Amino acid sequence: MRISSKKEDFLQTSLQLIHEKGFKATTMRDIAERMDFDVSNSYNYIKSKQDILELFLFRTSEEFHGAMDNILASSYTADEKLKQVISAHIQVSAKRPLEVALMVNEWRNLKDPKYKEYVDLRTSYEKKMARLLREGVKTGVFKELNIKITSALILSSIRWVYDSYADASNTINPVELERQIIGLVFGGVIN
Amino acid sequence: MRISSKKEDFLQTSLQLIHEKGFKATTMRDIAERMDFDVSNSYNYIKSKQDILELFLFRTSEEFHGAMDNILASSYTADEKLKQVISAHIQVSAKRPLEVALMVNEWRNLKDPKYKEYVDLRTSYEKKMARLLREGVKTGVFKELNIKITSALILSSIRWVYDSYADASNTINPVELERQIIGLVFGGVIN
DNA sequence: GTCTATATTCAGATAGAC
DNA sequence: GTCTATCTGAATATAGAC
Repeated sequence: MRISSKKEDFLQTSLQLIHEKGFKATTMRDIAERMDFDVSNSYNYIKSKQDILELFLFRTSEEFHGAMDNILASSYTADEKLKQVISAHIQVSAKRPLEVALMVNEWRNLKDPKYKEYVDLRTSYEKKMARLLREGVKTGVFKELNIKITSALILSSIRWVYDSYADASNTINPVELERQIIGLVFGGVIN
Repeated sequence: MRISSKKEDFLQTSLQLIHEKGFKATTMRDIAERMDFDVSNSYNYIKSKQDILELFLFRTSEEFHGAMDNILASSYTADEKLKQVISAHIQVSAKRPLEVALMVNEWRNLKDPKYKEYVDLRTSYEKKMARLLREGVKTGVFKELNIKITSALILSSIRWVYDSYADASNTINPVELERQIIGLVFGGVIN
């Protein structure tokens, strides 16, 4: 177990506060107050408020892309790949719910050129999902899906998962959650 | 066709700008500039910036609840009800994409007591969906679903739809969109 | 690393004349 | 309904002493 530095404390405190109040509504003073020091000290750890957002967003985005790339490059069939992508998403959301919340809710607050960079990363992720779905339709494991709609729907249908882990009150078993979500995405609700 | 009043112009302009930049990032000066008059004139139409948000959020929420209540009170079977709820959601999203975008992205910016009021409305909507699902499980048209997870997943899986109509560039046929979404929610992706 | 002090900018909102 | 002018408060960020 690594002893957390004060910079890491500062970043985690920022992350928690931004989750509670939103990025724009969270002031540097709010963060400093919770750190029990004056605003000016915050700038010992970061160069600007934007830094906080960029750090978490790009780091977590990389985590999603890394998992997706490994899965796509594997020899699994398309349906198995989809299972793995969903599983990976749930795992990241359970492990870093606040970071994922930031990705879902605060990416609009990035400023160019980081904004454009981030949107490109997201578009790229959607394209990878679309490729996976096309592969499955081609090999016949998936139905004749509308790729764009299905891709949007699947990604949206797992986007809320972080919320089950962002507050201490919520404690869904991630294994059961995965089983349920995969059951629904693969087979739907009808008996 | 009703001739739009200047107040309606003002509100629509506000809605469009908030969609583009986000609520907090949109200033009263921004809105006034697009209306081609001075900031102070804005207060001829509203009493505060919060008013704009409250107006659209509660009005559109009511539209969703109205549709949901009528469907629940009907004699349709649970699977037919679910179809209708999804259909209604798509119709509202296609007709008022900017209002729905506001509901998805900006509700956190409400202030108490409106904030709490709005969260209660959303919770109530989720409970209605849960009731619908329980009914379908009981009558056997749906599988033995985990109600909480399924409810969250279905609502999330249609939440992105407004995005297909918020920009002029995007023009998905809502009938086809509905067919695809219902196909996925009911039967999943597997062939 | 911590503080005090402050520069700078900008936001929401109001008063009052035309 | 429109403007000019202004109040009031607050935000990000920096300078410089200890």
